[in-house]
Amino acid sequence: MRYWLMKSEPGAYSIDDLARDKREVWDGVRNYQARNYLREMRAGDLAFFYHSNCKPPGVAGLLRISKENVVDPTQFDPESRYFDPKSSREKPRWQTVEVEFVEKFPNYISLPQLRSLFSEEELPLLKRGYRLSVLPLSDDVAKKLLALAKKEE
DNA sequence: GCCAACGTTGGC
DNA sequence: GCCAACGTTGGC
Repeated sequence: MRYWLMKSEPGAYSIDDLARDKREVWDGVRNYQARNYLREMRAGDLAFFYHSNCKPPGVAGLLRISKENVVDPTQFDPESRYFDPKSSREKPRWQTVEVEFVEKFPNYISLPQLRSLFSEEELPLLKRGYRLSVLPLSDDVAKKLLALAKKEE
């Protein structure tokens, strides 16, 4: 079982939205490196839900991969902002996963807290200009995050 | 195949 | 709102 981190702008889709929907296809990723990570994900893997581009950014909750290797339907929809005219149903270019809500953390872990806890080597997300929206986490980092997110003050 | 222009991400 | 980082596009 592997741990991941997946980013979303809460204005577009937040942990509360996922809590309401229970399950959702994680569509709209249009970066090859992020897609390659999505292809590596297996059902049962856990991922941290990171809120980006908000005040403050941070880790808001946990989700589980409920279905692996899902073809992103938005690539075929000319009305979608994620439409890709170079993709075809015979040879789809963009795969993703379906995720299910696990929990919203009692403790939101803000970006400044993340910086105080981890180095840029442990958590590349902290690097300036780092833009990948899907990334793997080491077991070590994941377990520290879980302990902190659930710890009672 | 190079690289300038352009667009997007996302912290601040 | 600014702007650094960086991926993509397209002319040559």
